[in-house]
Amino acid sequence: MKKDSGNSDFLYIGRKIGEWYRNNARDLPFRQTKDPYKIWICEIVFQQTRINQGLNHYNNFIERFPDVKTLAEAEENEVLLYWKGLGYYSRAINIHKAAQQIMNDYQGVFPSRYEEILKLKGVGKYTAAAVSSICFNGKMPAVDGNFYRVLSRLFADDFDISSSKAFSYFSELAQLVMPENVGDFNQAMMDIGSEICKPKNPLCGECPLNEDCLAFATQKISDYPVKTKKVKAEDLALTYYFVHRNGQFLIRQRGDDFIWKKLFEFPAAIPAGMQPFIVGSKTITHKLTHKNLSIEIFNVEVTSEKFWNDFITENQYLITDVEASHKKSFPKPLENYIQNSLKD
DNA sequence: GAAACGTGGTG
DNA sequence: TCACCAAGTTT
Repeated sequence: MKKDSGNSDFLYIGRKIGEWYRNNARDLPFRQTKDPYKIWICEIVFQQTRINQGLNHYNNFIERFPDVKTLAEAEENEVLLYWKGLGYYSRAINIHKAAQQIMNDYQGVFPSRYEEILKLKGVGKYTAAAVSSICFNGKMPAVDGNFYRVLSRLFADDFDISSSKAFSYFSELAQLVMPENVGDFNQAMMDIGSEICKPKNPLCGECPLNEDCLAFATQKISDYPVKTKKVKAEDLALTYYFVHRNGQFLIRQRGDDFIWKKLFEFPAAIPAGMQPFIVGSKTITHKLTHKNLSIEIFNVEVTSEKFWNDFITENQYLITDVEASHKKSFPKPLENYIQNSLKD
């Protein structure tokens, strides 16, 4: 199909999508507002995250941080706490910095122009387009994985979505179908992409575009989108020491490099020559996108008060207990380990 | 511009 | 079981 006609041959498709949205939009918490703060937060929360997975985090986050000022004035660790278990933790760090940007550079008023929204930490072209179109009648398509999938099937287009040029390519494709109301169009594409035009087993019978979809017409839906690059996960072994005494245990905060940015963890080493009492060890496997983790955790019960005090002082570890640890953000496997330690 | 970055659902 | 993938951004 020729798509470079440069006219509005496909505009009726975008209008159909908008019409479908106004009758079929999902009823989600952030669909009842045009508050750019809330739309921004929801766009960040749901990056690479399914609705069911992030909905509680979104609601809890908005309840605790209802506006830009509250978020900007919060401690970074509390923002991370509300992100616990959600993954991609730099999102929480960036969201906090962006709130401070809005306070400092925009007098606390959320910027309305795409180019200004794009300057916020953690906001890329997708999020800037989504917020500006939903809240401020902006005209940029919010091109994400849903756009890639829906458009590549609609036009039976074999452009490689794992190519670095995919964003600009599908942005131009989106321009062919995009109607006047870009906000509704963008949100419609999210709903169609996630509920109907799913990666596996798409519900083509319910799709408002099934009469227009070239992949459906040729029964080649499973051929699209084309994706050539695969992520390869490497093995990585981690060692931790769950060092505890009288119901308390030791933790420290990670740096903002590598995985699990600024989350808390257990000591990764014990000093040579100081032999504490090791009860045993447990090995946990945990998959990240590009790492297969094998985490061995030694259960170290410290009987010597002197060892305990020296160990803490020399290494500047923090002392906590199971109850207090609920107020800190841990990686999922360590969070699970702490919960299970209650059963001992 | 390629690689890094979490977690959980799905077939 | 396990590879794939989900409302991307940063470096």
